[in-house]
Amino acid sequence: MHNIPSLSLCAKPEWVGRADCKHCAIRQMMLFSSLEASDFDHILEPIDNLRFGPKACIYTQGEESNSIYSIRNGLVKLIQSLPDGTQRIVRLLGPGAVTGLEALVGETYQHTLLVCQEVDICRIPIETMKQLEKDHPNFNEQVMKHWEQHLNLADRWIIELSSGPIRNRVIRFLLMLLEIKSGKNNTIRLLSYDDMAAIIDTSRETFNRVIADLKANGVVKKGESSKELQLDVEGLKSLL
Amino acid sequence: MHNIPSLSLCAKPEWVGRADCKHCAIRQMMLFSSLEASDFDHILEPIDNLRFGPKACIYTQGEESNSIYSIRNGLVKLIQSLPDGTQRIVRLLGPGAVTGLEALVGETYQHTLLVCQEVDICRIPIETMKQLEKDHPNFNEQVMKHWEQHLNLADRWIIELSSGPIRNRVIRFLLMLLEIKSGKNNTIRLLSYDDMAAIIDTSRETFNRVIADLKANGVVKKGESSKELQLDVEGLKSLL
DNA sequence: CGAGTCCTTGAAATGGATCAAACGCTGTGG
DNA sequence: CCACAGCGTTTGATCCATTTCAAGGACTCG
Repeated sequence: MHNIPSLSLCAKPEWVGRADCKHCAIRQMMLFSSLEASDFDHILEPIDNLRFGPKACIYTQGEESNSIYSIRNGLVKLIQSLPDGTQRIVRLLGPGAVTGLEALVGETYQHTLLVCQEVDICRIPIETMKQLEKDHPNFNEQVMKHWEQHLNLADRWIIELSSGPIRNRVIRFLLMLLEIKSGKNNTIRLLSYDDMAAIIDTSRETFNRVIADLKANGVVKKGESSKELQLDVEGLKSLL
Repeated sequence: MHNIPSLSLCAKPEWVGRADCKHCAIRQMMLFSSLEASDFDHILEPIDNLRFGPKACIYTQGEESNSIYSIRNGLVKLIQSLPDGTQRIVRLLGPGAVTGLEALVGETYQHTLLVCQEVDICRIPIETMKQLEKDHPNFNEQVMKHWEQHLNLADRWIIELSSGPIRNRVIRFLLMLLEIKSGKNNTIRLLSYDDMAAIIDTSRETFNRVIADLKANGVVKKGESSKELQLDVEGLKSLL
């Protein structure tokens, strides 16, 4: 078992303000795409818009679940721990994703949510969710779609990032990163090597060696900021 | 990457009859626990109760999704394939589980569903589901619980069966099998070694060697039917 | 009883883990 | 602006877990 960098203390978020869902730039991908303009003022009033820096902890496994969260920007990791201390990153979520859905059916969060790259996130109290479910017949469908999306991600995590030789997992991981935050120009922003290694259940060293190998093959090149990588998507796929 | 035994042709099910949900012995764990007696006769009428033998295929990834299924008895495996042919078992479902939920939000099934051990299963058309969602305010909550259950299983699959050394995965898998079909006397019924190896992403030989080792340790003993295994639950846990 | 299928075991080859050390950033203070 | 400290990354060498290949054994079905 490999270690995930120890959980940081929950950092204080910066409070950006009440969310302005009506004018939210990414509303079509979000939870509220089906609502009418008239709903936005009153029902959505209790929604806060927050900003968290890297390593901040948004919620913790086992903690009482009062809200769900909708990511506007940035990247977060969902970590699950077993009673014996084993832990693993089970999902990586980017813009448009919703997390903490378990708040709708249970008492506590099932995961710990940590920030990878500075996030801009909206916190939606479950009361608001229940209200919307009651008043808006097809709101439920939106919620169900988010359950499905999580399940799809989990399944992909199993086949793409937890099966077969490390080399393939790394390649699939890089392509998945590109998908999550569709970087222009096929450029991705890397996480820490420890995190990336933990994601595919390998060691930092091995992960690194695979990347080095891919660079040698010419299918990835280093971007400007050294935290960035340029992918040759077709080339990568052909190595699978 | 390890091979999963090739998909069998879809075997013909035996039609047991229209489901008798009202008197179903395991209704409390099932989808319809919240319905009133009066609903059972008309709304649930189109539900068929089917029986499939080992290796039968209930539905296929990509196929049009018209129904969801509720397992009364037996054991099935959910398999997902990538375009390049890679495939992996992503879930194992037993009595009380519901599968094919994606029929409620999409056009096609996301997995292939194969029988491991003879199943008794109910097929529920999506029209029936939509009807129930419309008429019964809290039916949705039941459905959501099933989404959550799948997600929990997927997450456990990731940490428990796809992380860390093979020995640990095997131990957790054995305990999980016990959970799924709570065999009396701590006895589980084994799948084929190929399947079990595929589940934890290892080779048949390695899986076998670990089992042999656990037998030597005295924490598992062979049951009568050679397809059965008796577990010393505490002993197994202590080896993690 | 024999054929087929699945399980078991052994020996050799390999991929990945681990340990240890050097390197290269990035930010800080002089 | 430079030097240095600190942290995360890179590389090398060794060791071990797991895979792979090969062959033998056991159960099941006709």
